[in-house]
Amino acid sequence: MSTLKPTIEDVAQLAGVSRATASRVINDVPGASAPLRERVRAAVAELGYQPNETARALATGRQRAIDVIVVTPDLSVGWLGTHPYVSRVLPGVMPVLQGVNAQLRLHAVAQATAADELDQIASTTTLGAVFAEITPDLAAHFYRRCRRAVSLVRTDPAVPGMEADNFGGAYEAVNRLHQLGHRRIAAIHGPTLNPCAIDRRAGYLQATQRLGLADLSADGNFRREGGYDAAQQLLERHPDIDAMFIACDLMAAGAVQAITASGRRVPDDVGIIGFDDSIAAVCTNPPLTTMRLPVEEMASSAARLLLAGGPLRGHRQQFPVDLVVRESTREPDTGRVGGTR
Amino acid sequence: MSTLKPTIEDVAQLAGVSRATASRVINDVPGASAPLRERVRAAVAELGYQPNETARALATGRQRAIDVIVVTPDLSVGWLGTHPYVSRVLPGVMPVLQGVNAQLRLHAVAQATAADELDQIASTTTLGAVFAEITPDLAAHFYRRCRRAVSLVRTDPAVPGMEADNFGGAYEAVNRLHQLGHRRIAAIHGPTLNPCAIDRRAGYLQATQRLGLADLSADGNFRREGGYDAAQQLLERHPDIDAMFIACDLMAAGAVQAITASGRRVPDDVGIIGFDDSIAAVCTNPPLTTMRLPVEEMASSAARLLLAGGPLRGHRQQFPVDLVVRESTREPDTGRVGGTR
DNA sequence: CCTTCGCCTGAGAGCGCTCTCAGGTCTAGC
DNA sequence: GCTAGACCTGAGAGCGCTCTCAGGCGAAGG
Repeated sequence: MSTLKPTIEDVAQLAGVSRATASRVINDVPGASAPLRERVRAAVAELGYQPNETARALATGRQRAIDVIVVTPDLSVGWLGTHPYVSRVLPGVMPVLQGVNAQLRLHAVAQATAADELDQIASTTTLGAVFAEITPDLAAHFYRRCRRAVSLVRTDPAVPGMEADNFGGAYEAVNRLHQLGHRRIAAIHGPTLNPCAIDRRAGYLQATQRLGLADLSADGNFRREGGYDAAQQLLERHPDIDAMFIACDLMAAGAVQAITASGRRVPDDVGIIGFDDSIAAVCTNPPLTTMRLPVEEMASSAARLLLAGGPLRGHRQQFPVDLVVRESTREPDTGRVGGTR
Repeated sequence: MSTLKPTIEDVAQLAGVSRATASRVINDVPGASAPLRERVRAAVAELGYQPNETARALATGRQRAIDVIVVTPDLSVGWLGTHPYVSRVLPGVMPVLQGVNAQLRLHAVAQATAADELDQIASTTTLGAVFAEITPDLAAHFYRRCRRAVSLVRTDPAVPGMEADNFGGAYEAVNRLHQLGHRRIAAIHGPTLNPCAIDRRAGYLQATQRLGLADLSADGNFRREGGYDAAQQLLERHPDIDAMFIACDLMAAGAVQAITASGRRVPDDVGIIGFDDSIAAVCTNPPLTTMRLPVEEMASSAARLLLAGGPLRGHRQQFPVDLVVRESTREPDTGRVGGTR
């Protein structure tokens, strides 16, 4: 060894074994006796040895990397990093990869060409893939292909997943609005194919039904403009709406603008609960009461799972969706009657 | 060759030369005659050869990568990806790196330990570094150390940079507000050490001075909360303020909230111009008129420059900062008189 | 006591590319 | 005609690690 970074050769020499044996214990594969294992481990510790990931990649023919996959209906690359939801996945994954010398690859693939592109990714992925946004069939296809994938959105039951309780979150939001005295509770939903959007829609539907409220639904697209347009239409069609459950904060931001533009006030005339607790939630005026999706935690859990390297089959973890109260809903117990203006 | 990806050996064989010669022409280094160059190029094209970056990295001892560096006063990792400004740098750099098999490394380093960490990065960087946020002295130090760095913020004159006209943008914003009839134009500035913030502050100061307006400045921190607090204080101290120039949209979002909370309306009572044109700008209510910083373009230009591999010395490119009119400023020529509420 | 089998172990051959260095060719100068 | 020098070219030695394969050794079985 020298002043340079120690190599496996140095470790082997210090431990008095061959490179092959050192490699075996470092990679934790069978084929080395206990005493030698001990000696090699000691040598690794003494030298502070860290495997050269590049050499490893060359020898094995693959790069250690986690592929983050986002399937979008319409592909616009510049958009990804600024997207309030997707941009939270990256900060979740990144810290997990720090120091383990694995890289993060971000793939934005268009729905239209997704099948081919996913095949391509599946054939090159090593640690595995994290689905930030995908449809169930695509996810199942990918998983069948390479067995190393974790979804952050609900997909096929066979695919391992980190699941947030979108249904429950939506249900709770509507309930909360009801408790606050609202009776004409509208909803702006997400894209019809998006699993998260589907669950949130179902939660809204079930809650309104159980509470005996009317279904005042409109479709949005998880974008601000969509929220604006949907809110505007909703208000025109049902002027007596006194609250809205909106399936993502970005749309909620648009909705707040539309509501205000119509001369109504938030939360006095129309109470609002958003979803996600993204950066958009605190930028609106007033700031949004919203259902917090623990995206960063979900993403880092997924990354850790992939990094551990174990079998993924059937792995499924639940994450809560909690209410974050800000100012787009009136205070409870005030007895105020809204919606009359 | 086979059905596998062609290697340099395949290219060499097809061209009838040695691997060394093939390598020379592929890497465009002198030491190969024109006819051989031609033959190798043809072979590369025919085979669709693409160098294996991993092998290259192992042989040369370095990874092709661009290091994106963010120096922050207080380090909070989860924050980076959701930061409206920083999160736009990544989407700018990423597409440039697609297909060239180079990776992107993101470093968030705390101001306190920056010197050491930057030394570390400087010693391992290959393509070079992009400074998303840094102080001039640190930038100069890094640049002296490795000559491969491009800053997205104004730094030491010696450091190559992609410069946005922060001063001019701020100047123009104040001018615009003045044209719209505002006379009590306050400002919420960014951190005192941040070069962008310094320039924007200077632009405001020069404009107010030239227009004969009072300097109504408050300090913020480029965060929403800071904007809220600063606006609140400003309004208390100078109740007659009729407009605000705010050094970033995130603070502006907070300011809008504070202004509304004080019973004033935007833009009728207080006109607002923000800075950045980040996601926050469209989420506020009303949406912000703001000065657009072309962050993505600046970042991709920086990445392309680094990727080209040429000398950087003295490279300096100017980017315009343009006004984006939304609804936080009143319409021109209406003759309305604001500020009375 | 000899053979068979199983388990360790290490030598060595790559992975695909870079880069040094020795040798070869060609031109110019004496 | 001979030699020095400039310029090409290719053989081959790594970069650090993985992984196959053959050999060695000891225990169990005949």
